[in-house]
Amino acid sequence: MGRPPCCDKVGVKKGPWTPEEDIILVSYIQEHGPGNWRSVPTNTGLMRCSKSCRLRWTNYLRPGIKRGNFTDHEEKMIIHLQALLGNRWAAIASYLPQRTDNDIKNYRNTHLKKKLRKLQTGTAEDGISGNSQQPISKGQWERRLQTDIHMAKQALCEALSLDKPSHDHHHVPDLKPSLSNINGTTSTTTRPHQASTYASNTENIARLLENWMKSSPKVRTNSSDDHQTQIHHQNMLNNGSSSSTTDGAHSGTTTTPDHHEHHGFDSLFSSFNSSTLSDNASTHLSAENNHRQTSTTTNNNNTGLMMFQDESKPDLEAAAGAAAAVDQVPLTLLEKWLFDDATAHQAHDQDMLF
DNA sequence: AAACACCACAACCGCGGGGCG
DNA sequence: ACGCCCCGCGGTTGTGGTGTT
Repeated sequence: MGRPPCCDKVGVKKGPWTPEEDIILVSYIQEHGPGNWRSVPTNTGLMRCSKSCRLRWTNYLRPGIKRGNFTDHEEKMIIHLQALLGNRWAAIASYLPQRTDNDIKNYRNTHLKKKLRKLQTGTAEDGISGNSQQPISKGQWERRLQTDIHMAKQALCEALSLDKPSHDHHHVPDLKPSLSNINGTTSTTTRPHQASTYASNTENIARLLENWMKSSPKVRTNSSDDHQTQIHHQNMLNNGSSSSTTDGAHSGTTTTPDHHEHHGFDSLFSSFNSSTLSDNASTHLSAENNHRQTSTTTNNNNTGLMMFQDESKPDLEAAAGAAAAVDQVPLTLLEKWLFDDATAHQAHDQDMLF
């Protein structure tokens, strides 16, 4: 109450982002780094509210984001972390650094919910969810909580110690056989056909920029008045983000014959790449170190990229905090507890799972 | 081939928390 | 201590794509 809606100004654009807008935003962030979102629309001329810019960046444009196919490993992590943390998607996302909270939330709300529903037809509710909406007695609630915690322990233990998944950012499926096969599905990853439809954001942006450069020899940071490029990018995005490779420029083989000429963007490309790599590397710095790693990273802003790297995992610390806040114990203790206890309860957990 | 239904995801909305003056 | 501003989070909605009849 009393809070004015942030985006109700006239002239503020809503709806899907155009490639043109993406480029403007990315260019700006590369130059200035993420943050200070308030000033982004003003400085870039984007007709978007600051919040929209931030969301676009964090959920889509930010380097290091993996899209599409959730692996078995990720799925288990999500289920059990949710059991442990509740619907704290950001906290959960911090354990899956390549995924955004929005992505995880969507995944949970669609696929997992569906799976669970199938599995539990006949039972009252989605039993995995730590926050079942229906009223339950305190005793039930405690039992459920305990169950969930056990499940989470086991999952975390598995996920953190056993799995050393080969996370290549092109969604190599987790080959490790699912220990508990929690959902009763073999779930070789969902949405097979969509795997191709979702290029990584890195690729998207790279393609975006490539084509942009091709079509506009003079690189600018703000070309919103160029209708031709705009149209071009519109097409490009349509093709690029919806899997079509009809546009020759997007078929994987046609990579940037000429982008070397555009030194202004070389760093951007390499930055994206390096950030992706580093992200992959850091993704499995193994979660047991995840939260501690936090930010040795340092805002080393020699280039925008370093900022990107740092930014790509912004939540580890926060998430650690969030996770710790669950029990008001430091996460390291929490983890220790999880590890120690998980083995002991494994058999029990298995029972609880089914 | 067309119409309809369903699904998946991107984006929006509103609230709460933290920092700062 | 208080109020304001900004940012982040979780829930929800809108829309485009895909599958089915």
